[in-house]
Amino acid sequence: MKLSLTHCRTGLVQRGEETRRRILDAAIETFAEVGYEAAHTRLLAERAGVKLPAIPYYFGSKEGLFRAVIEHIAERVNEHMAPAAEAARAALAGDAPRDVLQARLCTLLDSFVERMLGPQFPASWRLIVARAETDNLEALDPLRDCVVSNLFEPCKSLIARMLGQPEEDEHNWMRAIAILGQINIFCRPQVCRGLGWTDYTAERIQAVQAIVREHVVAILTSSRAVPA
Amino acid sequence: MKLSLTHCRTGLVQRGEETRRRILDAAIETFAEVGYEAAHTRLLAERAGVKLPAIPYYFGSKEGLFRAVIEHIAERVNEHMAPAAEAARAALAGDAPRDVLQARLCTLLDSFVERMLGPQFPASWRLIVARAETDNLEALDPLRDCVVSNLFEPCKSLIARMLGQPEEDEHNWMRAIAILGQINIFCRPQVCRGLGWTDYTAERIQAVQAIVREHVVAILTSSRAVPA
DNA sequence: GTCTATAGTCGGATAGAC
DNA sequence: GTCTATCCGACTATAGAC
Repeated sequence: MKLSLTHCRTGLVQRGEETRRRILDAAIETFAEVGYEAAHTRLLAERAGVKLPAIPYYFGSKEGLFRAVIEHIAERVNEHMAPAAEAARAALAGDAPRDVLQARLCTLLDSFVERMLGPQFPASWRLIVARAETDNLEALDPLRDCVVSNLFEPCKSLIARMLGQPEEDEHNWMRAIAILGQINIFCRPQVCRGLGWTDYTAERIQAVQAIVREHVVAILTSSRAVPA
Repeated sequence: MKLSLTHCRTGLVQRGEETRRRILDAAIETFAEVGYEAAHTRLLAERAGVKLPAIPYYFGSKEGLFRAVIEHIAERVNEHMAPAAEAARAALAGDAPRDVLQARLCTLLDSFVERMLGPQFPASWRLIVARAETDNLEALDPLRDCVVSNLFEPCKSLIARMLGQPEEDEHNWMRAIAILGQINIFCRPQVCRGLGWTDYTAERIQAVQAIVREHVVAILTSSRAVPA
């Protein structure tokens, strides 16, 4: 009797988890497509194939659902970027030579391109990341924090070290931002569509990686020769 | 009698124009700050210091007001970018030598930085341009078109010519996009704030221009040596 | 040209049955 | 855990006085 009760409970919990997941998936698509404000709870429920009250039930509120979406994406970004970021930090701590620093930077940028444009990162996730740059909902903080700590910070430090300039120099920050901007712009759906593509294929991702790497090497080689 | 009637009408018309303008200005600020969906007509009216029905009266609808905002900004971008874009086209048509092409490209990019980050282009305008990259309202088309024709197209052509590659080559498009991405990213308020700045001063704008120019020269010099 | 007042619609959240 | 039915507030737009 007790066993069957437990079993029954487990069944319900599993069903609940699956429902929760369905809502989350549909919410990612919808928030990406139309933005936070226009993603009405009725629409979210309909797309998830659940009734409206399931949203407050599982996520407390519409905002709670959005927070869950952001945290989900931020976790995936974190997982994927952590190795390259850690390798960069290790090289910096270990006073690695210039060519190693450059290799770490290229790996970091390659990882980011792969993460953002690759097949494991659906176009809808990219759109949410892109929207996070203009919308100022505090629910977006986890996503921004994870990009800063796993991409911008190590990138900035590597560049400063390679050019022999103080890490907190404004020019160095700006240089790092400009370099990352080259990747960032490919995350915009308008750009992808403007190129006449429906999505990024493996060849196109490799092409973006190659171009960015080529540019970074050119920039750092030339800037080394003429320190500001 | 007739004269005073005319005078009266003119006075009303002028007042109407001023009211229209006040709504437009407030709408730019508000759409920038909270986005299209969250910019409710009540809020727009309050910020403009007018009563709510003035919006449908002057602009037909909320969407009409948004269209007017976009067209206003697109016109200012057009005006500012046109000379540099025209100079670029002239150089391309006249089979100008490489150093002239490079100078035209640098001018084009400098103009865009000046336009987007300079004091004549308020931070709120930047935000609207940034939102135009993720939101897909057809009202945004004029703005996107003007950036493509006055910036992306000439930029793409100049780079192709300088690197001696076919203009419609995908790699060339991607290279142009990457280069423009370096500027684009500075339009994001998160980036400006992340640098600890409240706004772009003249020195900072010059610094961005200098970094972008330096990068572009490095990229085009290095890529010329190793054509793909 | 501008106002007050209100219509008509739709938003998010909840109560309570099952 | 999930449903139906409903509340209440906020939205855009309009009607009609001045």
